[in-house]
Amino acid sequence: MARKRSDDKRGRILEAAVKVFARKGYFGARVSEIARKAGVADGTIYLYFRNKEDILVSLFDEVMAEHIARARQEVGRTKGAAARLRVVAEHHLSLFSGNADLAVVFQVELRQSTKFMERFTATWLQDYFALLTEVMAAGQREGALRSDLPLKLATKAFFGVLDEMVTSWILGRKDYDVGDLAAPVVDLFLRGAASPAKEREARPALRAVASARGGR
Amino acid sequence: MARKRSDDKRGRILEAAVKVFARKGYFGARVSEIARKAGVADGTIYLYFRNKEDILVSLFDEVMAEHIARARQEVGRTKGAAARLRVVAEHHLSLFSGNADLAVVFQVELRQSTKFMERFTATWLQDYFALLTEVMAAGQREGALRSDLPLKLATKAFFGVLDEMVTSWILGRKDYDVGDLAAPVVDLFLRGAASPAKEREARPALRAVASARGGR
Amino acid sequence: MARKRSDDKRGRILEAAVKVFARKGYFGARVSEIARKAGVADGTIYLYFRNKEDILVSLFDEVMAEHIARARQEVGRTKGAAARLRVVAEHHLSLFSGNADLAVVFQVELRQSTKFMERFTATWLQDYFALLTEVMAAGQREGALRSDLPLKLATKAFFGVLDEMVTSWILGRKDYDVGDLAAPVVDLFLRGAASPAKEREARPALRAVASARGGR
Amino acid sequence: MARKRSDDKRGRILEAAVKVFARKGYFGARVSEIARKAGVADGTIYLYFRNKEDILVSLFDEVMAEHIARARQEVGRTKGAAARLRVVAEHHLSLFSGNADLAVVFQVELRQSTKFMERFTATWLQDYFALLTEVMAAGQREGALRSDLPLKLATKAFFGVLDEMVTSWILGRKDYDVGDLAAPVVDLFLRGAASPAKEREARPALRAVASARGGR
DNA sequence: AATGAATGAGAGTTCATTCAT
DNA sequence: AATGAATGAACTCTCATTCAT
Repeated sequence: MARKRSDDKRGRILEAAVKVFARKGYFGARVSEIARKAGVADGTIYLYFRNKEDILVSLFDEVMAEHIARARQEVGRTKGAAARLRVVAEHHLSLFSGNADLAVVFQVELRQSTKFMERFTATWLQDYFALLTEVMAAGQREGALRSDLPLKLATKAFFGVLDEMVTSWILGRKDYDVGDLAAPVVDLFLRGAASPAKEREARPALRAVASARGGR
Repeated sequence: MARKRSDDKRGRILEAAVKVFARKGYFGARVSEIARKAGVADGTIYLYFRNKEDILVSLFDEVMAEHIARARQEVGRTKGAAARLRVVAEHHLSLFSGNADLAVVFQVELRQSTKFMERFTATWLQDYFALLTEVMAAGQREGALRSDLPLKLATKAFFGVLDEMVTSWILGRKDYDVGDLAAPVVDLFLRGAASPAKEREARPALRAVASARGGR
Repeated sequence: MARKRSDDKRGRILEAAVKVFARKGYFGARVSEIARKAGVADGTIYLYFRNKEDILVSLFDEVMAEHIARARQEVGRTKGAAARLRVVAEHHLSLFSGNADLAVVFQVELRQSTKFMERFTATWLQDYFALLTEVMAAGQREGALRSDLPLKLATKAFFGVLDEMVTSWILGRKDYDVGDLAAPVVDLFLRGAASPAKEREARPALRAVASARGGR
Repeated sequence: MARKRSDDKRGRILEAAVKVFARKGYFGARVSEIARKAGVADGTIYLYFRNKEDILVSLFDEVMAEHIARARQEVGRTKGAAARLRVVAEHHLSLFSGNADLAVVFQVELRQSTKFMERFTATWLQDYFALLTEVMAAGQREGALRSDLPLKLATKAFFGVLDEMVTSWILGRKDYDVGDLAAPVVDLFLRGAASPAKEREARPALRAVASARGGR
């Protein structure tokens, strides 16, 4: 809210950065190119951002803050685990479905280094996982989800599926709308791939995997 | 014959590179540091690799060639969709479970750029997806998997889950064995998260998502 | 306007380059040494020149452009082939007589490679030869020069003599002024070395050498 | 004569070097390329030459030793200044006329640096100049050459003309034989460019240029 | 607040030369 | 004598960042 003088130079820089990062990659992106695309002088970038990395990090923080807040809000207004998971999936996928450049930045460029990954994990991914875990735990309490569902594992799995859908989309021809995958993804997650037939080959009892409690 | 004195310099360089890439990141890694760690002169690197990027790409190609071949082989010896998916999951996870540095390189460094990602997709990921799709299609034919299972989507989902397990593991405290997650992951994938109870809230029919036919 | 602070950085870089190229040779010259001598940072060089080669080429282009223009101008103000040739010779020799470093660069460094030589030939040498040929053709028309003088050959010869005077001077002790050679050189070129005596040994008729029409 | 074991590796290396130096330039030439073209191992080069520079210098020394010896010999068998100058010119030009690669090496590559130039001046050029000066001094004594001919200047001039003919030829289309220029060059040198007419514009007395005694 | 000329550290890669075989 | 794998010094150029204006 601070520097909102003239015509939102900060916003223009972020927009330009998304484009340049998406096309050239973070390391390949030149600060001067971002400046040119944003219509400002090189030095001006440094009035709004500490350094090149701060542009990427800020971009991510701002998009995520809003995204999570909105997802959480709508989840709050929704009843039932299945519906709630659908809400999350729809939010997740639609965040990128209209903006391939942003998707590239989030799926590829932001994962440049363990440093970024760890920061990303420590900030919003943790929140995001907490939201998913809450939804699932509630689902268990209300009987919609299996009581023996390993929550941590299921949370990561759910995220992993959505993440792969986005990555797969940006690396492919993008001739479909990722947003449309929300329903089938949730359906698969809930019902599983196995045929519901009575007799199937030995279905091993779910070994409680206390191990997957691991961080991230 | 050729490289007489060399006691597998090439292998030593690759090993050193895994370590350095894992610790410093691809861009942060210095060729001279790899050379030092491998116990060779800087110039020697260039007798075995075209350039820095070629080290990363070769590393990936060689590990993957062997990995896929072995997975495919054991899948061939195994019967039943569930068992086969477990084989794939075990291979995938155990590839990294003993080698966190390799995991970092594959999960993080190799995804530096869309350029790498696209290469990776075009080469082995395509093969890997094909293997998974075959296994699932066979599973449908034998009645083990739902006949309305969207194969492309399920393939990506299965991969996405495994991929996230590895990423999550390397970014966390690594105080468990990722390899142990194979069984629970496959179980979740097959049975789904939903409670098998008769009455659950509206389970929407799986909308055939012809859209997810997209590339990658 | 533009480069505000610059007190002719470009000029200072060129001056420094002449010194460094003359002392170390083009390949032996270090860009950082030129920068140091010019009192600028290494990177600054690249604000004014595309690369190291561009420094050499620019140097040559700028000196030559002015040199040829001035020679052509004074030739235009002078009457008579002999006087005009003297003007050219004086210009040529005096260009270097006060500046041994520049002479070294032009006589030695600029001839590093056929690439430079060809460029040099294609640009100003062609102009220079044209000027000389014009002067001589006019000399023939006015009767001052032999009508059977092979113009192309004579042009090259005249240039060759001047060029050798400069080269010889820079490689020697430089204890005389090359500029003073203009008059005797032109005199030799005009009168020839042979004794004007009636009886000399067989003077073979000048075989028209259509062959020397060759390029350059 | 020393190492003449197997099949004249030394000669093959020199031949290969002429080609590579001519095509790539001295600095651009790779020792390994010379080795490859000569059909020997890289290391073998160093059994015959101290280093890369020594290849160039040896090449030049050997060609020159023979060239000068032969020119001097034939000059000894020839009578009259004009004929002798023609002998020298013919030798000079025919040395290169059949071998454009050698010409490039001698006219361009050997002039890489003042270091080479000075060595070249100190060794054979001095000899060559001495031969020319002797021929001209004898010509003066026998009355064929003007008694007021400045010998040093005339020597350099004669060399300069020949040198330019060769350079001009290699940089041009080479669609004529440089060797054919010997006669017209000598003719021009002897008779001069001026019309022999009685009345010409002021012919300034030749100012004795004691100064041009300078080295080289 | 904005500019953009100037900075200068930094690293991938080449290649002449060596020397164990 | 011959080899060629190994060496490692050396250098141009880029580009994030600064700061005088």
